[in-house]
Amino acid sequence: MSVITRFAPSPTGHLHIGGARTAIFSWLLARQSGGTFLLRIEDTDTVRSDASMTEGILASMTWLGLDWDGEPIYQSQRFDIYNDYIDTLMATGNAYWCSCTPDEVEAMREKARAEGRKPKYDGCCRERGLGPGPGRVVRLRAPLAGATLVNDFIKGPISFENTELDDMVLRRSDNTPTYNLAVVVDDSTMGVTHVIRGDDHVNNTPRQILIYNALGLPLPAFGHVPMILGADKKKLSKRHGATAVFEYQSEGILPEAMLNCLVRLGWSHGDQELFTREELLKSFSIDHLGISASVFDREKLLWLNQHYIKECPLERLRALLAPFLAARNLPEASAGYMDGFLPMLQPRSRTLVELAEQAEIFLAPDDALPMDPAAVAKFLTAEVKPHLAALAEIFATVTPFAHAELEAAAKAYLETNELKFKAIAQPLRVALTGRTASPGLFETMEALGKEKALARLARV
RNA sequence: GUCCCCAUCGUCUAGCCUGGUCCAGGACGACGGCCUUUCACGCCGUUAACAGGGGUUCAAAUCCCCUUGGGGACGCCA
Repeated sequence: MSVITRFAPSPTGHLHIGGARTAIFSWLLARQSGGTFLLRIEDTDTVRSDASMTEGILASMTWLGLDWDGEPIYQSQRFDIYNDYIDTLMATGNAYWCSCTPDEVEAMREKARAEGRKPKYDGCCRERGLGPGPGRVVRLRAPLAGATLVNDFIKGPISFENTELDDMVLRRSDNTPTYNLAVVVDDSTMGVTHVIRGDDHVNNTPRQILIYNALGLPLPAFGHVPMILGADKKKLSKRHGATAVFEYQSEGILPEAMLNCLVRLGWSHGDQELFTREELLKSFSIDHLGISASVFDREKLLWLNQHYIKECPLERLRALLAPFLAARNLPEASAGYMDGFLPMLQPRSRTLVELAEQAEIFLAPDDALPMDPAAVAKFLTAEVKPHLAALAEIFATVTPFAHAELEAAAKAYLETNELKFKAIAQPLRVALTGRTASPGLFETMEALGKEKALARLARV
């Protein structure tokens, strides 16, 4: 039987790294076996749902390279289907109308809590034989005894006493279906074989199984992946810094780094740390999914990102970098010029933001190159300036204007003047780049080209 | 409060199912060194963990129980 998985985000927020990870696992499970990966937008809450969030979620999925089959399915367009199922449940005696108000139900919960029991609806309308009416909801007639077993393919078997579960609402008083009902109907009609979702849904699973049973529908396989926590081991939230995928994108993280980082959170393949998309599709197995929560480590993501930046082909890197250069108001340059300095910056950048920041050395107009005042004061001293001027004259005659030749010329000058390289290295660097840290001096000069390099030396 | 889940270096994890090969391996980080014109890269090394207590067993990180700690869920949200 072919595998069918789905990712079912609710458009009430951005795609978080936790959601992204479950999406990755679902995607891998489907794609590695030639199965189907579906996308469903859970927007039954018409008030909290926001279409622009859906767009953002789809954009983040696409950025990560998680392609889905067919068009996204919107629950908001399937209310008729859900209502048919609710009617069936009603007709078969598996559901009933309830006239209790939210306040009344809340009072029941309070009472139960006060008595040390699990807060839940007490089933008072179960046998009243009520019909439809304003303010009334439809509830599931859940079993009062026995247990419901969740055979989780990640966490193992989990058993719930049915007395812990209550008669959940299936249709709200405004006639819209609730989450649990919609999920069951959708997963069933979409033919989903493997439901992979966050740990926070384990408690919903027995409830959904009850609905499957009442409807006489076969169960899919359920697998719940552990949560991702912040550095303080608390549920990931805003105060932990970036939690949304798009934030990492704008920080200059490469999608392959994000994917690699997320997939290794809670899943492993021996000691392997780096995975190409192809390797993931080949190696991924639910057998090696972890069962305990993990803390998201920004440093490891940065390390991975640097790795992928180093490996990135120049043509793609130029494309990735373009928006970050634009954000710094740096002028565009030819591919040939860019390719002259990009390789030197790759091992020095953990993000595209850092890469753009360093590219300023090469892209800023010579008369607008930012000069670090402290560096200027420290290194461009009166004693050293004559030497820089003399070197500039020598460099002007060097052919070709390449790092080996430039270095040889500089060394010769130093020797005749009995100077140490250290004496002019930093001054030269500051004059050329405005900073104290940069790629190799002569490589930088070569990349800048004769005209720009000499123009910069002439400024000091 | 009630229910459910989890527990190996600071972090991600291997090992656990099928006890001995583990005085616990890898990676990130940190620290130190090499390289070196700066900053990086790279290379080498160091640091650091089986939560605690009981069992079972010749033998337990691995199996069982308890405790503690952590997380999640208890909505006419998803």
